[in-house]
Amino acid sequence: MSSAHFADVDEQLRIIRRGTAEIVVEAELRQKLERSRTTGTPLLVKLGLDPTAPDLHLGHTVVLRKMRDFQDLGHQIVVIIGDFTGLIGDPTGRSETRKPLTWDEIRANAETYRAQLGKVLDMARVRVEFNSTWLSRLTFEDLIRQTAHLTVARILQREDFAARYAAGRAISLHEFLYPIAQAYDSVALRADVELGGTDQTFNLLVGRDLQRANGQAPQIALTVPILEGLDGVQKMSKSLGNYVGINEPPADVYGKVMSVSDALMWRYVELLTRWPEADIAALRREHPMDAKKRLAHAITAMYHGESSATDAQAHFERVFQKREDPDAIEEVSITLGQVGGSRERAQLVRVLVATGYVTSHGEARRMIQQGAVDVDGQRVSDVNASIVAGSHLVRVGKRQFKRVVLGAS
RNA sequence: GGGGAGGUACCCAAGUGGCCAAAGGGGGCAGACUGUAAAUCUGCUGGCGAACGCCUUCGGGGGUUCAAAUCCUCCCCUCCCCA
Repeated sequence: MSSAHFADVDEQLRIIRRGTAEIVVEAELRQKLERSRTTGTPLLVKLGLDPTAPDLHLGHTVVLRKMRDFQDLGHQIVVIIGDFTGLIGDPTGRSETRKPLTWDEIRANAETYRAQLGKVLDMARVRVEFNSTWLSRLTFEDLIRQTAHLTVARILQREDFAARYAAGRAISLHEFLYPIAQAYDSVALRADVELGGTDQTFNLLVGRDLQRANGQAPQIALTVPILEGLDGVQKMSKSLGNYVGINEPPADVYGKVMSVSDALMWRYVELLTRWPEADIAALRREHPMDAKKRLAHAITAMYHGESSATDAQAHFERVFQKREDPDAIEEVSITLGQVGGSRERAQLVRVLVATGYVTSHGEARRMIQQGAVDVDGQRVSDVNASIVAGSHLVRVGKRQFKRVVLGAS
């Protein structure tokens, strides 16, 4: 094996450093890289994923992009589907012990992952592992031996535990097992590097402890910043509803990025693009809205391609800036019978529910009262309004458009 | 094992027999203003109903009462102090 396989170590480090929050310990990473280069052996770089949320959003892509960097540098990346640790769920204070997923569910989720990860990673060169493979085989004795390597004081250093402990809130004992299980993954794999968001720092460090205790060289803990969600405050997450899913329709991806605050936009530029500094500096001199359009376009293009991004932008400009009707609208057919209408007309309120705009009649009524509902370009103010059979363009709020076809039977 | 404090709507939190679908805040949604930005202002925020109203909800089950988030009882769960 020749060193020609791998780039110069300084060059590798330069790429690895970009967009990372912290590298523990960088000097060790350098050593590992040097060794890898001389022996021609790729580093084993690990990332764990939660098996219950296979819908990736932009937040996940920050760390995935870093995985991709390692991949491009010629290293072996391993994605671990945490099907076993999923029993615990990374402690957040509100998590309960979760129901074990069935093997079918796990497989289905893994397939979803595979498809989505392919948007960022070169799946042909990704090793995918399920941590149940080794964790489910540990005996109680094994567990005791592993847990003996850690102290309560150490585990309570974890911010989440410390905060809850101080506040007198519950910490279930099994939650302590989560970091240990994740750390054991590193032992089982003999990981050289583990990636994660900064919220994973503790878990990654426990991996180091446990590897050392098991006679292995400790992995490098490399963290990337946590991406803020659309609200700009809390981390992007599906459960908070402040996310942009990479599988969402292009128009939604584009629109959601446009709705982000000006301050947050630069954060996205920093974490989601690999634009050269000079370009970013130039962008800062543009009108924020134009800069944001470029960002929205770029992000949309990453997951849906150039032409979809361009279409999404055109759609955005047409619908939201010029306030014209969209040219492609989802069409929903409903029958008068479905909404309990008469022979030729039906209550608008019921139609709104039937089309899925709102979830209850009360909500539909509220929307109308607040002037949020438009039918064929006319704002509706009467809660008891009805619409005649036929095709109508119905808008609820700023962004929900549907062509409602109200049919006879 | 003993003693004490708690469990209220998406979250925090008030409410300790009727005026409670339940104060206040956060969040969310909608409207105005805009660049679908921020900030700001306004409204809404359990379900059914045009409406009077009805139904479901205050950890769970029983009970007292004309009436219970509020009282009694059993159970489940959490935190603190002591052992």
